[in-house]
Amino acid sequence: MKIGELARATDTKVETIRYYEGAGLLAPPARTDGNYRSYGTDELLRLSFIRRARDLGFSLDEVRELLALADDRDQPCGAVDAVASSHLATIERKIADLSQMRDELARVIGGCRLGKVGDCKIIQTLEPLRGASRR
Amino acid sequence: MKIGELARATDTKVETIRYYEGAGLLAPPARTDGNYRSYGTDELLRLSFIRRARDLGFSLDEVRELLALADDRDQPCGAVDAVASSHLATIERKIADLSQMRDELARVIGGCRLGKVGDCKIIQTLEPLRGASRR
DNA sequence: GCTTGACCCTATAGTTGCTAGAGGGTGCAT
DNA sequence: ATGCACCCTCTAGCAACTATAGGGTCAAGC
Repeated sequence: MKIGELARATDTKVETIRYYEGAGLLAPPARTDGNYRSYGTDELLRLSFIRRARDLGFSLDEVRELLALADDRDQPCGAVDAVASSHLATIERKIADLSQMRDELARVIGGCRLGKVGDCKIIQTLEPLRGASRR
Repeated sequence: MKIGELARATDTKVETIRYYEGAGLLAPPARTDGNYRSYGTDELLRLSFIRRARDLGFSLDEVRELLALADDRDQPCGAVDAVASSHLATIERKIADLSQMRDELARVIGGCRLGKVGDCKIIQTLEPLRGASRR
């Protein structure tokens, strides 16, 4: 399989595959006579794994860790669970942060579509000192 | 006010303030004889605005836009509302994406803390093809 | 046999929003 | 006069790609 086919098969850009190789997530593959990268099923599986983990929000470092763990199938599974659980906690923190932003922003929007910027609640919210001292 | 005082007053790092200047969010301030940046209340207000907007998750581009709108207080307020609403939509999309990740991840965690990696549900989830073809 | 076009190669720079470092100058107190 | 905290500019680094420049390869069509 050439890199373009692998890219289509995994919904990945060609440049990203080469980037993963440079980043040590994919081993340098065999080359054809014309110096083209040549991939087989193993690489397809490995890249699918990487993409799925990335879709779930794992960082490349975490993916590297998961790949190392997945490669050693006799290891106890607790280490994998630890990576995933810590990532889950990170995601939950992000959701909480964004929810707070959303609530603050929603509170401010929609009150002054017809007024002028000078009376705009959004702007006033962003200007705590000036907003508090005026009027 | 010297840059360090402004930094403490706005809970911003000195380097970040200089970065905002380079990025066009803060105008180049007056200088002292010794070539130190010298700030007044206007800059303090402007930087507070920027920090607050950043806290609410606005990008630097969006902050630039909001600053331009805030500077022209006779403009109708709809443009401000548009920036904020579109940002709110972005945040809500992110929350939805992260919630889906969280659900998928939570579904997979916790089932195999005692087993081996070869039987690990997390790893199997990440390896869709191999996971589906085994057993 | 030769050209066209799609594909591949390497190497480098750009993106966002900072942060950190090198290598120096300023200003005040002791 | 010397130590120290602070300031200056310039450059490089982070994540995780993406894009560009400037080439080489390969199969098909004329």
